[in-house]
Amino acid sequence: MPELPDVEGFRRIMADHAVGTRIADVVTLDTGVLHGVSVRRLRATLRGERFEPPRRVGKWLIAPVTGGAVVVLHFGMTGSLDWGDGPDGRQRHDRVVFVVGDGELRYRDQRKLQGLWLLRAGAQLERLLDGTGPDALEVPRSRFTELLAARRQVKPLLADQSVVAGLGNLLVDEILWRGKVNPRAPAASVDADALHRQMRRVLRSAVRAGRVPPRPSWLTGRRDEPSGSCARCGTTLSHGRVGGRAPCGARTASPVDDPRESGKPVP
DNA sequence: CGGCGTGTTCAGAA
DNA sequence: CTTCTGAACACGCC
Repeated sequence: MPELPDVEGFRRIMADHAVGTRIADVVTLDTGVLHGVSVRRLRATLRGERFEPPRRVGKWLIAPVTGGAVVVLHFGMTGSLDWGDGPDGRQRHDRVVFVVGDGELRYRDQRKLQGLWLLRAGAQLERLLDGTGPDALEVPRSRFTELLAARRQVKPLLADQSVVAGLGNLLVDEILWRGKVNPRAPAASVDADALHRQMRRVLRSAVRAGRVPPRPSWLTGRRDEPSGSCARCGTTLSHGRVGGRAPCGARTASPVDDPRESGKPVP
């Protein structure tokens, strides 16, 4: 689920509930999500400190605490951050719980593809983020245009976090479909200005909704159905995989020889 | 059992 | 050298 807008939603949850009040405890329910930190050290470092306002870069959630440490969360494909008023309501895949203020913040992740880092603010944090491109909501149009001047296929390029950070499979499909751009087209061949505009539109509406398919009208929703159809022309959508990723909702595999596959213009 | 996936990463092929 | 593909990671759901 988590792409830029989802992580932005998690950031807000944290900002609204957990900033400024003392961290009473840190409960690690599954050590499998900890990267380079022990249960003991995580707890000892955070207990008694307070979260400072969290920020986000691409799909990374960065939560500094008083005392100079930084909690970094990545949500992989199945992660989320949830607020609860007490220990009641914890779920099976809650991996780390921060007891703070009048409730608790729960880092949940079914598949544990990513996890949690505890770093020192500064060089250590920068090293982790090194190689992460500019955030998709921050990148200026001029810079975006430069990044698109590449021979690579446009879909894998946009989904590459080292190029632009925050876009995933769903968002890229939606952006390209709205822009009537073939996902396999060479990046340099597409109208960068128009694509930048589409990207911002798509991101804005998803961020406002706080989640990634904000409405069922998105391309994603239509592909769920056995014979999803194009919202523009009604043509039945076909799909193939680009850069090793199938469009979301794809149930049947059919080769893409028809230009009208997910994301391609339909006159 | 087999296939799939809104995440990243890596080896090896084109 | 660059670009792309497929597998791997871990887990639940068809």
